[in-house]
Amino acid sequence: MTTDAIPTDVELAILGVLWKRGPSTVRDVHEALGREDGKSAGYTTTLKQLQVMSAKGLVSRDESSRSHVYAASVAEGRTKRQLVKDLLDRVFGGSSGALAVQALSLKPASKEELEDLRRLLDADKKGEK
Amino acid sequence: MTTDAIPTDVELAILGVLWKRGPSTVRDVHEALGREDGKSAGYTTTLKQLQVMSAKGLVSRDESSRSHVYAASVAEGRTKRQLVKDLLDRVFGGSSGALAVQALSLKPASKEELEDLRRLLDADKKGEK
DNA sequence: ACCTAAGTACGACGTCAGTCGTATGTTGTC
DNA sequence: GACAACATACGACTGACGTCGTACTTAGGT
Repeated sequence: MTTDAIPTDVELAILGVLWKRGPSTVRDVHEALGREDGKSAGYTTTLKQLQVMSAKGLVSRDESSRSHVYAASVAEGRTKRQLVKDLLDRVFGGSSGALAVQALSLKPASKEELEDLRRLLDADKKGEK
Repeated sequence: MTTDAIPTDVELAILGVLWKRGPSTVRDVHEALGREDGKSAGYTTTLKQLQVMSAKGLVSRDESSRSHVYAASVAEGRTKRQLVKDLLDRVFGGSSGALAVQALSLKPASKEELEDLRRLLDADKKGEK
């Protein structure tokens, strides 16, 4: 394999639901999408999507009960890292600082996040060229 | 208009060239793409792309000389901000801190960037809920 | 004057993401 | 046991993106 394909928009939305809820039925996913999205597609669309994702290996499915249960089979961290790296390279020429500044100035972070950030910065305080 | 469409991958690459080089001919853009991309498409593809982007209003073109000169007509900052916001909302549930951490842990920032970051963090040091 | 190199214009195509309709099977409930 | 409600399967369609081929036009050099 090369670098793992980047999930499409809808796939990502579905993975998001799966990461949050854990293993879920098609109906669960479909309704979750509708809830946080406002307007989602029809039920069979979600179903088809899950089927395709299953074929791609993005999710696994348990067919033991009538309503199949799908679970994300790609790790949340790994996927998000991939997404960030992609944006980083394509748009910011690899400058993570520029991206971080953009993000933070777009919307302030929470207290805890600020803590993490600070820790991270201090850790990096040893020699950068 | 609603929120301005997000440029596609190739469009973004071309905008990147235009932002870096300033107003450029099709050939300039095409070769710049080939240089930093390794393998780009044919010349007419770049041309067509520019034409489409011109129709969309993403770039403007000066036809006064035989080789038309294209210039980005969307601001770099605005566009990048849009891209970051998109990722932020779609993937990180709006948590800018999480995105920033991801970016920074993916690849350390430069000294100057670290400075900026620190400044930004200090500025935010007043009241967060 | 000519021919070649370089430019623009633009129709056509392949691919893929996302959507839906419809066929078909299963469950349980009265 | 029949019917309504709910499940899966899957073919088919639309639109967008990226790609290219080809036709046409315009310099420029020798």
